[in-house]
Amino acid sequence: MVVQNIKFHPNSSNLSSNVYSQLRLKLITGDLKPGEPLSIRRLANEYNYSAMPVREALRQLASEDALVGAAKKAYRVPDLSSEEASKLFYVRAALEGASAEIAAKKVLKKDVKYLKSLSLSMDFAWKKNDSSSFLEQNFLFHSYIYSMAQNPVLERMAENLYIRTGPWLAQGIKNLSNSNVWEKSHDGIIKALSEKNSVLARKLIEEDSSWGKQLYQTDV
Amino acid sequence: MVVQNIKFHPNSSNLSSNVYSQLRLKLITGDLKPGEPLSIRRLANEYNYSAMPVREALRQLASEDALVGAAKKAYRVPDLSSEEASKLFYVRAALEGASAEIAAKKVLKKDVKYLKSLSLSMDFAWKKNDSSSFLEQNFLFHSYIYSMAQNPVLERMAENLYIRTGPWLAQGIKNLSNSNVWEKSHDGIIKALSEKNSVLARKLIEEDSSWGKQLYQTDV
DNA sequence: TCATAGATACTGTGATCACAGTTATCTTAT
DNA sequence: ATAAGATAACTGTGATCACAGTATCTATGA
Repeated sequence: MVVQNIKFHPNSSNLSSNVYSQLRLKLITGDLKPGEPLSIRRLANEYNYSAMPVREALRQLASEDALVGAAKKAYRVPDLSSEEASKLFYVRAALEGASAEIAAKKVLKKDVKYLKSLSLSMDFAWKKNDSSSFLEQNFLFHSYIYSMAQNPVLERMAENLYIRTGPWLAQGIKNLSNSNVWEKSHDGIIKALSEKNSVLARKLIEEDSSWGKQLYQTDV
Repeated sequence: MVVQNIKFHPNSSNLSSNVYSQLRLKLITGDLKPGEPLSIRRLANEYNYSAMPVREALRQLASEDALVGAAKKAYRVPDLSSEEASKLFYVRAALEGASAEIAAKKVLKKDVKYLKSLSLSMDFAWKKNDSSSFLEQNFLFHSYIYSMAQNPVLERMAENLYIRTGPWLAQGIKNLSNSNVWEKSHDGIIKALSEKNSVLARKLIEEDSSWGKQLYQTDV
């Protein structure tokens, strides 16, 4: 697996951050479904940790709205209404667009190379029907574009929004039979970036980003 | 004091969230300065809580980048470089601008009324040299505009960015003698909103938002 | 048969202790 | 007087227990 490739938070030093990273990944790959409850003790047992690191990880994710937690009730993966999901995708598209526009002005050859390799991996995973790997690499693709803008603030917020759309993307992908619209979309984005066409890059990323939005569309 | 007026997180049910809210407020009002260390035990003692709720609050704030925490070292208020601060203000301006643009299309009479009252309170606090109250109400002013856009995702992110610029605004305000540029600025924003002029509202908010930016400017 | 009350097995939250790494201070040797 | 080294006072982290709400399931009533 490619799990280790994902560069999440710096603090791999403590258990709490381990749990945090692993849960984040599970949100992206669709291992956690909308509405699914997460019990501290159950997870602690599963990871062979004590309850302490797990609860801190859950609280942390909840503070980022990647999970929800009511008082004295189990934490859950948010089960958004169509309207809420739509708003989420809206903001994500805005931030991804902004990232892409800046990225296009700073793009290097190695960047294009890396994005192409990711696109290939995704194609591979797709043909193998490995949706988990596919989704993970899709995250890496988008995440890399955020990072190209070289604004850590922007990058982190865009990543957060991606995580939160994760369970919805994972769900949406299954209804997608085997048309590979995404491949054309990503190729177009890479091309626009490599040509430093910032306007086009923004436009295409915004479209790609709201690819999932249309599945839950009810107009903002 | 107006502290209770600030609508932070829903969970006022547990101690952890209490600490969280209070620290957020302190970031806004300039009670916490850039680089200042925050000790779990010290705070626990100060609030007469155990260490547990405090540590969770600190971790939560750290997860939002409102604080920083290295391994086994005290949590601290981020001490940003000029460049980092500048990038922070950049993203904040972008999100505030987007909020204002949407808000202008949805504005109601009561909104204008409320914003005007806030502006008056700020003027009052300013003349009394009560910078703490001034800064708190300035947050409420901006925060209310985020909320007008009726997109909770956008709202929360914009608030987060405001919190993070808090200590810098507080520091910048002291160098501002007694010119009341902010008053003209806010009056202009209110006017643009009340006329539903979304383009102008965005422009003015962006300017007001980067008001602090120029203090630390080094070009993005 | 269905509804309702009660018991039981969950849930997160808070307190407290032990531990290990970091920082600061003070002493000692050069 | 200055620098280096030991020691003491910090720091966050993790484990474990007690507690109080919440949900679920079962038994008992009509």
